Amino acid sequence: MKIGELGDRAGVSTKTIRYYEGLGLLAEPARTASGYRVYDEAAVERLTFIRDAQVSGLALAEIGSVLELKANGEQSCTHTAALLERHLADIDEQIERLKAARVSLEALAQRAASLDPLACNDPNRCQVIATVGAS
Amino acid sequence: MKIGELGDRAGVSTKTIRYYEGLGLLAEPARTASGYRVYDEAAVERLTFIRDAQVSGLALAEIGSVLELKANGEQSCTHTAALLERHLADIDEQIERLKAARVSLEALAQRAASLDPLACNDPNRCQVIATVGAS
DNA sequence: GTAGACCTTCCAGTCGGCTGGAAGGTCAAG
DNA sequence: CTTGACCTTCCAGCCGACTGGAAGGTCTAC
Repeated sequence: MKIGELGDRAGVSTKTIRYYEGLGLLAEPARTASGYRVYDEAAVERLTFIRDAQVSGLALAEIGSVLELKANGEQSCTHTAALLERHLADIDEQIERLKAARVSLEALAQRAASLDPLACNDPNRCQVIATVGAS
Repeated sequence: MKIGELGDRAGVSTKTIRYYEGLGLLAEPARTASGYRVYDEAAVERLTFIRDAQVSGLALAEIGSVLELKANGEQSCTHTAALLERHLADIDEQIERLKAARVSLEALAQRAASLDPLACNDPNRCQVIATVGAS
């Protein structure tokens, strides 16, 4: 299949496929006599794997290292597992940070909601952000 | 105070302060005869508010719109509250997405951990990523 | 034979939030 | 009087993951 069909089947643009190829995530495919890229089913799977891994929050570079380890064959599982573990920890940290952000944002929002709307009439201050300087 | 002291007190670089000024988050400050920026206490508060809002996950552009509403004075609380509500929803969505990512990543990680390390000896495949095409 | 859909390469731009560095002016201390 | 810390402006670059567009080649259908 050609690049357009591969893109349709994996749900990415042709631009993205060439971009991945440039990054080394996809091997250089065979070409027709006229230079068109030609892919097989394995390319769909590989591209789908990349998308799946990406949805899991792995960066393209990380996905690349997983794929490279696979290509090299040595200690793949161990290294892959370590990478995934580390990334799991990252995600947990991100979730914690978002939860903390949520708390402080909610405090701001509640301050906003609990105010008497009429108190907003003063054109020179909004009490939600009353702590902000006048500059 | 001059820009360096403001930066120290608010915990940001002088570069960042000028950048914020360029974005319109900070008003153009007074200047000394020689052109140095001169700030008052209000600038520290405003800058601190910006950092706080940023920590809550608001983008600089959003913070700018909150500050602008304040400057305009009209319906500030309502709009501010709406912005914050919307952002709260965004954060919840992000948390949900991260949790989903965590689940799929954990599935990958468990697959990795539960494998017999000896099974990794085959130089041509790592079962963690066994679904990946051979290209 | 021509329209239009597809493909090629390459370079540049986007987003957000800065940061680096050049080239120069100012100010206080020793 | 000089050193060094501070300040000024402006322009360029970074990260990641694309995306847009120019300029051209190819293939298929009518």
